[in-house]
Amino acid sequence: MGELRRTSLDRQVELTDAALHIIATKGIAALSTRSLAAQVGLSSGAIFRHFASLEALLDAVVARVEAVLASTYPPSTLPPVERLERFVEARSTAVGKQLGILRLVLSEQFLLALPQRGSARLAACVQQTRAFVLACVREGQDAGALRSDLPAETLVPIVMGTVQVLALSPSKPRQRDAEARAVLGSLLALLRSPAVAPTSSRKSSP
Amino acid sequence: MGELRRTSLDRQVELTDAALHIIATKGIAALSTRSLAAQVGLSSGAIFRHFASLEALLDAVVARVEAVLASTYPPSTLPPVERLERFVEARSTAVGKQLGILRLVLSEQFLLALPQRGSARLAACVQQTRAFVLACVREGQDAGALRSDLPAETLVPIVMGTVQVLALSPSKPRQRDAEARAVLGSLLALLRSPAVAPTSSRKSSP
DNA sequence: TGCAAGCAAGTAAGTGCTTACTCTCCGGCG
DNA sequence: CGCCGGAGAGTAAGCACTTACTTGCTTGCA
Repeated sequence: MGELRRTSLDRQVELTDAALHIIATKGIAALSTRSLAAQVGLSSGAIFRHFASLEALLDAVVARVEAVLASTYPPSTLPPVERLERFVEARSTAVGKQLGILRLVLSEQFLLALPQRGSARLAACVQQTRAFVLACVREGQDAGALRSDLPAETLVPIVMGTVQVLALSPSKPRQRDAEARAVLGSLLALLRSPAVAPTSSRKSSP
Repeated sequence: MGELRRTSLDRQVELTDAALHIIATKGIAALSTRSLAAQVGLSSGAIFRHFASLEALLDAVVARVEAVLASTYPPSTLPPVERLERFVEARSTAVGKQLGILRLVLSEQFLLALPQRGSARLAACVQQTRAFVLACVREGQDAGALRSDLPAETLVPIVMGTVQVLALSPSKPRQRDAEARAVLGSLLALLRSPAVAPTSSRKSSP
């Protein structure tokens, strides 16, 4: 075996990656010091040279997830509808492809298995996402790009749910991307202001 | 070892209920023979008088969940849109209230922690749900009640996602019901044919 | 009275984590 | 240059504990 010695920092990255992989493929219940050690080709004791505890390792996993999620927010300079579009696409395809994380992160089971502050941090991510979507929808409505006869707060769960389903989709990346784009197209078509104004409309901007 | 010993049916029901409760409130990682025994006031050994193994107990839990899910399908005699409405409401509120199951059942972590045939059975439930929603949407479109300028297959994930988000909502039952109804209203409003026909339409039925 | 239903105590295997030790690299110094 | 000593990444073994499950023995009820 290539028993290269590595620096602690390298190993920390390697270990969080491996932990994420185990969690994604076998569930968090399958993550143990021994299974993790086997995955990276170390003895279980060596793990504690690089992390003070399994809990500390899970903290690192959470941090990694936070970073991935944060990277899916498009620049806030984009017009709201396009911002929303880019966001949904990024979350549902890029993230799902890059790492198979989201499906697990969003699950309650994962939160319950995490140390408290870890789950709090992830809950904050979800909250942030909700706020982002809400802002996009509100701006889109005010700009007249999205239909404004329905309250924005009720549209947010529809958008979030669609993202979740797309991210959770078990199909292969190729196919998923195509499906995701089609669904995203329909979602935006639903939300857009109809060409001909419906029976009631809050206000109209040029 | 022998198959199931002759066991008390009452205890089996009691045990699956308790297991479901633990899973729903504390996560599947918190389900152990000890915690389960404590919940029903038995010794941990007594559990095995009624179930051959924890796996067998989980099978029973899956069966219960299947039954609950099956009970949320409204009668197929209803017109498609109302059928869809009733279904979404049942799945996202009634079920969520009756038992706090859905949130966990739908999670990947739960599936991963399950014996293979259990997860296959739940996957089948999801598949059935998808087919149901697709049928409702298709019929609704053909009847002219739902907008037909968007392919039905792309609308299904949007409906399913919305149901998931509503079922997963952590808010208290009272508040959740109100929120769910509002979101459901918006969802149907989005899907309905606009009063004035949009630019393109697939076909029109009387 | 027979026996299902229960308990207390036990099993092997698995958990996170620690200990005692080895090996390898690398920088300072004669 | 050579070589020596310390730092730190690695190991095997084992701790105290929990896991699912088993085993003898005892009850309470039909």
